[in-house]
Amino acid sequence: MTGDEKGIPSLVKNRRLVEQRRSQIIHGAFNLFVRKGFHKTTTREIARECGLSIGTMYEYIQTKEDVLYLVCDYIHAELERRLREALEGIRTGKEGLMRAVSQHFRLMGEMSDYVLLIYQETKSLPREAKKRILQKEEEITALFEEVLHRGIRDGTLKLDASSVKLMAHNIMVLGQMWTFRRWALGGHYSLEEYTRRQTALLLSECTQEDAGGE
Amino acid sequence: MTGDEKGIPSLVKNRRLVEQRRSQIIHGAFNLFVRKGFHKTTTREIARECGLSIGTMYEYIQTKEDVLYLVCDYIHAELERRLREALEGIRTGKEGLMRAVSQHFRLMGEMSDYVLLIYQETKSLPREAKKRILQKEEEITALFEEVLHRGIRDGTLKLDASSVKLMAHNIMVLGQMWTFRRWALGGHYSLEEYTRRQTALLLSECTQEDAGGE
Amino acid sequence: MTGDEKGIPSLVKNRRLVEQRRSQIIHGAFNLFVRKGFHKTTTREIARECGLSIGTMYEYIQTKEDVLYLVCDYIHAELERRLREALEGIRTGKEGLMRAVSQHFRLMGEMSDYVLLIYQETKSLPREAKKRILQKEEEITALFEEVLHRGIRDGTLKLDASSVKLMAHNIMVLGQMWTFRRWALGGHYSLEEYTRRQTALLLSECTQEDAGGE
Amino acid sequence: MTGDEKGIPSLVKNRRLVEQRRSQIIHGAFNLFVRKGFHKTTTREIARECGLSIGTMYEYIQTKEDVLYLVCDYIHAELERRLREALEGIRTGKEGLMRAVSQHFRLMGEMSDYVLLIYQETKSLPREAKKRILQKEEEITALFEEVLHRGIRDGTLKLDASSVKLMAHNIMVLGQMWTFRRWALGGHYSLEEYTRRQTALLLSECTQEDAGGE
DNA sequence: GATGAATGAGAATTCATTCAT
DNA sequence: TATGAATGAATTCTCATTCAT
Repeated sequence: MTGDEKGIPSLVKNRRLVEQRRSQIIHGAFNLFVRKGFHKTTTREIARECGLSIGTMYEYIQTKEDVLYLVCDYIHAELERRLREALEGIRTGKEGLMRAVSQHFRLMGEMSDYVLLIYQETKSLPREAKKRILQKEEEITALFEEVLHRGIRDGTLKLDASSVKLMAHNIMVLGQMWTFRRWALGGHYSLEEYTRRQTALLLSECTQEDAGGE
Repeated sequence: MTGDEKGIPSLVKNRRLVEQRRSQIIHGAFNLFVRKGFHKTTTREIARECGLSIGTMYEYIQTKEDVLYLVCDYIHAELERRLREALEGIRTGKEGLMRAVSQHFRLMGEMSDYVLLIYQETKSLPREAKKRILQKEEEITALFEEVLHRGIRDGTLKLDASSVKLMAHNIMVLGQMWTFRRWALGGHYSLEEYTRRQTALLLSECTQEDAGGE
Repeated sequence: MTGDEKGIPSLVKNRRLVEQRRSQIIHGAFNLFVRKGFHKTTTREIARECGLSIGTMYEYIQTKEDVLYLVCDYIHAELERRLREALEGIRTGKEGLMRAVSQHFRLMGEMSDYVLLIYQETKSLPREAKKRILQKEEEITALFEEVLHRGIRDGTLKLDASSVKLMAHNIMVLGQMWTFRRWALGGHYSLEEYTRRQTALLLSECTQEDAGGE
Repeated sequence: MTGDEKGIPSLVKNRRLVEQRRSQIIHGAFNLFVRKGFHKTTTREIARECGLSIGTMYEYIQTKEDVLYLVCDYIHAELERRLREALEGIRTGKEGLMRAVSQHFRLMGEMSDYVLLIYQETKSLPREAKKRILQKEEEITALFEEVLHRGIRDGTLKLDASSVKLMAHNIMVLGQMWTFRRWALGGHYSLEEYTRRQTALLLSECTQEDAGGE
């Protein structure tokens, strides 16, 4: 075992190659997992889908769970990257919050299937990998916490400090909710409408004098 | 095939027996699914856990997925039953809402593992069964819709009709959120505190003049 | 897991059946192991050879190594049984020694392949199983020790007590030697001649006044 | 394919290099085979252990079995070389026998693991290679035969000619016995004591008037 | 109705060997 | 010569389901 990108050991040394092949694996597995779920997808299917022989694929991972981890990690990285993008150059906490929430809901609409995947399959990861994924989720949530704190500091948001963490999680969940309740909500609200309403709800909570206080 | 309780055919005619055995199966499978997940639980384990022989168990179900369905259905039925209990004898919509939300959060705390199970394993159900489970979820959500409508009608709640469905789903999800974010929230808020804060948030949304309007 | 005959757990309860099926497995594996060695024999071949489906075979064992253990154990049990037979009704230590040695060499001739199997494949057993096999080997060797001690006590054999264990092992090995040196010895000595000469050597060592002394 | 040292073809021409690399391979494989056995050692492990890339290693061998052969051959060559050393400058057959036996037992003590390796893994060699190894074994045995014959001729040993071959094999086996019965003997006799006793036994057989006769 | 032995398709993973660079 | 990425046949073991008793 030589390489060890992202905590997943690889038999192949060449870093470039590892990255490239893993990208193939991630994108191949991606679709399959979304379509059939992790358990009903076989390693051979993944290999075929990503254009590698089964043997070659196993040069870049150790177990099928590794693939799941790579996929989940990729989704999270993508979400985080794009969320951070939205936060570049903000001037006030409130502006940041609005941009972040807006982007978050957009991402949940775009990456609906992938987020759902994380919800449903994370539990299949080995303990350590699961921990890392949950930590990543917390890091993303922390982006909202930061922006909320900033708004409190610069006076553009009214929120008790003790509510910040909960509010951040609420933002995360009310966004993700679209991915796992689309079957029910989709018939009644468009994504745009859904976003507008939920955003209003969330913002009103962060701008009221007494919001979330004890 | 003779019996057909709850859409799951059974080889056994005696209704009483079917119900009793299925109850055994549900409770045995329950714990196993929570502990190990659906896929990692074997039918043999289920049979052993519920004190039936594998052959006998298969007299009362047709496939392993049937067991999952029975379990999910049982959880839902339990949730619905206890939520309805809380709504008995209410006088106003607002009172109903408060009681229902309170009970909902209590249930999410008590049945945390089971709700999580539904979130994670529903996708493993065959199409038809999945539909039925989602429908049940919608029925439960509808309890909140009803109470919200009642409150609007009797003037105890201020909410735009177009927001009712969304609000009902929000209540559901902010309650369930405890089950799948406990790993992050548990360290910062007790279930009581969590309930109080989220309830406040939800109620404030249903009592403001302009809440959720277009 | 229910049955646990001989330390190898079985999924099948019926003891009779377990014994019968395992006998099938032993005899099927036997020939294959002798012909091709343990590693080059596949589990499917074993199953086919013993007339069971692969699934059924695995109801009676847990791993391929279990089969090896069962085979080795069976060979040893057979060897011990037949060696004990030869010792029934002996009157003196010397008589016992002569009968035992004679029988031992006969057995090595008859069961040549099986003894060789134990020599070559024991190392493939998991630690615990290996220990049990070596212990059995020591028990068999102890049969010779006993008879030597008896001869010393009744005066029919002359041997220092400190030499008994070594002599017993020598008897074992000079017998087994036929199984793993037949390729060289076979061309020059018949089994009968081999037996006669080695027996003479061994007996002379146990009947000389000064034999093996310090 | 160009080189063909020791019957194992190599893609590399340079003899020096072939010898050097093969020496690396032998010593790397050596330890691994002893520790884990031939089958459980992978070619990758061998390559890593001997500091060659897998590709390079395969320039000097053709199959994994070749490595086993090289190792076995090396052990045998070493054994033979050191046994011949002990025989240099002997004056009588008896002196030769005593020196050879002494050296043989010393070697069995020192190279215990390697001898055991030959015992256990030779069967995994392809037919031809196995033959060559057995032939080598016979050649080493022949060293004892020669010395025995010499002793008969010069009158220092008393032994029937028909017993010479058997006696030579007995010497070999009673020495090797230490390698495969150490688990049982080691607790009761030190190597020195073992050697002394077995040597006494063997010598007594070669110096008695009637030893091994018909 | 109850039992549990039988089944075999299917799954993940390994590893000796090759060959383009 | 040296390298190491690629290959895929082969292997062990599992497990949902059936069916004779």
